[in-house]
Amino acid sequence: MENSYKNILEKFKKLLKKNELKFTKQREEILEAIYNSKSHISSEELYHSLQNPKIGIATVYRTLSLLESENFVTTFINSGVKQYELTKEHHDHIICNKCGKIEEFLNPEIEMLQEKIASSFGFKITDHSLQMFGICKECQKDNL
Amino acid sequence: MENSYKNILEKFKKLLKKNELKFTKQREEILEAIYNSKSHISSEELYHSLQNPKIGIATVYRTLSLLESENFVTTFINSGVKQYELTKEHHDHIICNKCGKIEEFLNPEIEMLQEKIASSFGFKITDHSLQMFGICKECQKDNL
DNA sequence: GTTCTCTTTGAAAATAGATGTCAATTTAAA
DNA sequence: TTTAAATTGACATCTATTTTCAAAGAGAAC
Repeated sequence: MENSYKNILEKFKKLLKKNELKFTKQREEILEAIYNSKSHISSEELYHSLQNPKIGIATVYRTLSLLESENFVTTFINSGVKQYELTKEHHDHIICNKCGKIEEFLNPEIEMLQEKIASSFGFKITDHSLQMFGICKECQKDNL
Repeated sequence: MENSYKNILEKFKKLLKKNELKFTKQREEILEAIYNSKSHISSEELYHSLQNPKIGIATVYRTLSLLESENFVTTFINSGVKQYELTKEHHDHIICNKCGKIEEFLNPEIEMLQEKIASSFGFKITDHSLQMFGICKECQKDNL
């Protein structure tokens, strides 16, 4: 199943049906905005990116909460700001402190080590969040 | 240099002098509260743990910001609540979603892998944050 | 110790992000 | 269509944090 907007939208409609919720233009437009952001977007950015200026901020938060609780979007915090992205394969983030660029990565060895550490503490892991902060290649050049 | 309160206090006084700031009983009491929390504490918990009830919440936030910007304390977010702890050797956290218990760990292999990943992206890493969430041994038993 | 200047503080107001309330509107099943 | 229940926008409220400002305090110079 590819990640075309059409497929995302279908999944979204199924999610609504499953929860006996209604499909509205507001909800669709919010979904579209997340999709169009391509990677990640904050609630505030999302709110301002909407075509229909009548959509209220409360509806944005309501829809984001719904999507998050249904694991349709995944969140992480950057500089104290919550970022939303469509849930896809698990991955972690590497963030440039200067230009704000965010790269995604997945390292199976780290994933495995985490499991090992968790079980050494007797924990059953449900989730984790790993972020690295630094200066990206381009911003290192700018410093010369 | 051991981490006795006396040593922490001396470091704190040096930090103030370096920044041409004054040593006040409020600042000392806030430092003491962080020290006494042993591990981590939120701004709200800290505020309520103060002996002197006249110390205002603004002073707490002002002092915490100062300590954080000087890297005297380190922070992480748990369930949306910012937690402060005295900066010591770097470590990561494993958090129980049920009882809230937080364990600390340090895994050199993960640290190394992170460096490797960062450099493969051309990043120069300044910092990172890794948190694992799950259910601890005790809470797993409670579920039976 | 006293003076004096500059910093710090507490209280209250202000701000930002997020959530709750409710009447009016909209959805979608019948 | 009709209709009942869900959703929405506007606005109030809440919580965490920051700003403002007059009064109090710190500490360097005397």
